[in-house]
Amino acid sequence: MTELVDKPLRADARRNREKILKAARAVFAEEGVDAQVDDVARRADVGVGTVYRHFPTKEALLAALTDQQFAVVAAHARTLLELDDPWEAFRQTLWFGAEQTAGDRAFNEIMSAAQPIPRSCPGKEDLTLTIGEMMRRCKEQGRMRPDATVDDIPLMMCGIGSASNMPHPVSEAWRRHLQIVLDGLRAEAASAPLHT
Amino acid sequence: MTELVDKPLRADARRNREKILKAARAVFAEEGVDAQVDDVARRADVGVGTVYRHFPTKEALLAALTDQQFAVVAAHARTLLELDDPWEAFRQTLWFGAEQTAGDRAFNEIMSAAQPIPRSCPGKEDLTLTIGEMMRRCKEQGRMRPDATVDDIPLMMCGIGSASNMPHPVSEAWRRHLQIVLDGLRAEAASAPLHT
Amino acid sequence: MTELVDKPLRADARRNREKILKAARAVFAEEGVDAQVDDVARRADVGVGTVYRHFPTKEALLAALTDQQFAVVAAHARTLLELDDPWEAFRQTLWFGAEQTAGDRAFNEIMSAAQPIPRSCPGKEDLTLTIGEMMRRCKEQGRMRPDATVDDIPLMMCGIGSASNMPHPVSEAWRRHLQIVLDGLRAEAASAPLHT
Amino acid sequence: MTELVDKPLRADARRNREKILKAARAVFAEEGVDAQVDDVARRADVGVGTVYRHFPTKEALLAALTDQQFAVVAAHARTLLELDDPWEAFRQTLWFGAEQTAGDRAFNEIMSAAQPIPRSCPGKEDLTLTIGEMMRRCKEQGRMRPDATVDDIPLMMCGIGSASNMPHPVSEAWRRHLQIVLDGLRAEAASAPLHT
DNA sequence: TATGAATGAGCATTCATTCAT
DNA sequence: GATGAATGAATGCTCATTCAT
Repeated sequence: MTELVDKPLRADARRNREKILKAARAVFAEEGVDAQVDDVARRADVGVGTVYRHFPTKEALLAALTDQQFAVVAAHARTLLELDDPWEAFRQTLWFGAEQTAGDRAFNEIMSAAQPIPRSCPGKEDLTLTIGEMMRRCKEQGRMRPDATVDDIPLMMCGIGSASNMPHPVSEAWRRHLQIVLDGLRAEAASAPLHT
Repeated sequence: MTELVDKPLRADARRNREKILKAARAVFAEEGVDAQVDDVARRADVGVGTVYRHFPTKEALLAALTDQQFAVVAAHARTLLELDDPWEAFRQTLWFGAEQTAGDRAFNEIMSAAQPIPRSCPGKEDLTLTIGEMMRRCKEQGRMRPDATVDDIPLMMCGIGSASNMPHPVSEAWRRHLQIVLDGLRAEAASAPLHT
Repeated sequence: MTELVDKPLRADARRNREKILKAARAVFAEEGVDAQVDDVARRADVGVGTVYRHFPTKEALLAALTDQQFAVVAAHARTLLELDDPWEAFRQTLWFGAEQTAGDRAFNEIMSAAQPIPRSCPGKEDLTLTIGEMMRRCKEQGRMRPDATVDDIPLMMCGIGSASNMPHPVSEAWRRHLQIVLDGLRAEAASAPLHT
Repeated sequence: MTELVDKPLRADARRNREKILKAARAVFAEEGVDAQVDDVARRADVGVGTVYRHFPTKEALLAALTDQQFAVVAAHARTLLELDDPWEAFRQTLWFGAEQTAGDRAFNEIMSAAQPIPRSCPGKEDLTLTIGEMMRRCKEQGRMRPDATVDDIPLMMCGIGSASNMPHPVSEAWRRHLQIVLDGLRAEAASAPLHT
């Protein structure tokens, strides 16, 4: 009931937690946030009760999933931060993030929903920090329009998720969308004087 | 026996239909597609049955609402088509569309959902045609990147809806987002050789 | 507002009443008692309100229909009463009644339902009296089992309605059913000593 | 790990299933097919969800109920098949079936409805087979009219359900009705030359 | 008086969450 | 801990009946 007895149980539990997350990722990515918790349990081959032991509510499960997505991208972004070329780091980060989340219905729905991210989301905070730093460097080198902020990024990524959920070939349109918004962020683009 | 006798009967119904649409717009814009039909009825100050008399299903009601949004923008776009400057027409169309739909949760949810638009949506078709023509003219004048297509527009607008549903001041970020993507669409932006 | 002004209006009303009854017969016969009053109105080419002006409730409309069915059979039975052969009169009455009501889903449903006949039903009373008299004469001639009563008739007719609502060829089975029960009612049949 | 561990879990569920079936039988027998699922749940002292866990739809519940009724009679009929006297077996089968279903409004409504039995109904098929065999033997012995078929039986039973739903003393009239139709089925009855 | 739009109680079914085993 | 049966509030939709025009 203490450390010694608890550990072995935790190994089992941890394995279950992973199974559940994996199943949840698959189910929610495919069917969106309206997928049922029972389906997650079935896919994970555990009882619903087990899902609820690990995640107190469906919302918490979705939050964990979302955070995980952000964490993966954030980790990758941290390594890219070491590149000499900050614009390339920034570009590759967005590209990786897009590929990572394209096709994930639930992630997209959550990102474009009114109640943005439930609870605190360390993964997102981490990613925001890293992207913020990348943008700072880009601007420093005069390669990114100075009025761009890290808050603009989610809006750009929004269309990607949206497109990637649609039937082929629209689902592939997100690649050009990403190009366009990246171009719009370059310092030269902002020099254009004709927009509002 | 037609116009003269028919109108009085329909006048009442038409008024109710408007009341319902107005209430539905408010309710769905505020609470998203998961809002209840009963709430729409309550807000419109009619019985649920009346809502169902005018719209056979909740889905049909949402479709009507969506189409109306598109139709309003499409109508405005048609008038802008007469401007001499096609880029300005294009820019104002997106701007008007953004302002029109910003803050409408349901519209945003439907636009970024996997099953894009239910049934046929004449308003959207109209708008697509008009924007397509504007883009053609812009490219003709060498003012828009030639690889841009009308399919890119929804992706751009997606972030706008997303942002506008968030708490202030993020809700205002869509204006800059629109600037950025517009800049990215300009012919000069595409000349940048460093993307992808 | 008195006789002189009222009469012409009533002629119109009477015509409407007939139209409604005719439509109701068709609709309820086809779809059963669960058919909607709106469908009756539509078929009669009048507004629902008009249906309700003539029949205060759906139940009353069904009662009128039912009574009419009985009345038709009762009238025919009265003429058959004049036949010399009471068994033949009886047999033809049941046969006519069966043909008259076969295929009428609503009539069948009402006849076999728990709440037998709503309100008083003069047609049924009339028919019951007439059939009772026929049966009395049959027994007098020793051609019908003495233990049979007029209350047995509805039970016999019940299967007819049931069968006639089923898909072909079961729908035709009622003819043999009628033969069998008629045979069972004959005086000779009852002489069989081996039933309970 | 199967029988021993499995049973306790199922024991509870099985008990609930029985409770639900019992309650459903009572409720539907009393109020007919229009009784509400909520009432069944209330009567069974379970939540509605539990009813729906065991039976996916109201229709499925009614089908189970109907099948069960048939199964009980079919099982009894199988034992009667061993009697030496096929007519007696036949007679007792109908009698038992009548007593079993008399007073069951829903069963009666379903049996006399246009859409006869939902889905496949093994109980009915079994009973049909058994009664068919009984009838074959009866005819072989020259004790049943040769033109009678197993399809005639439902029509005969129809009146029984109908009668038994009516207020006393009509509700008891089904006993004589059964006698009459049984008499009509006897070989001697068919010899009567005077019916159509 | 006829019309048909409006009403709203009623009902089958779903699904996140709990809890007895 | 794990299981999955049980729960019941919530929700879309229907249809007999009313009533303003």
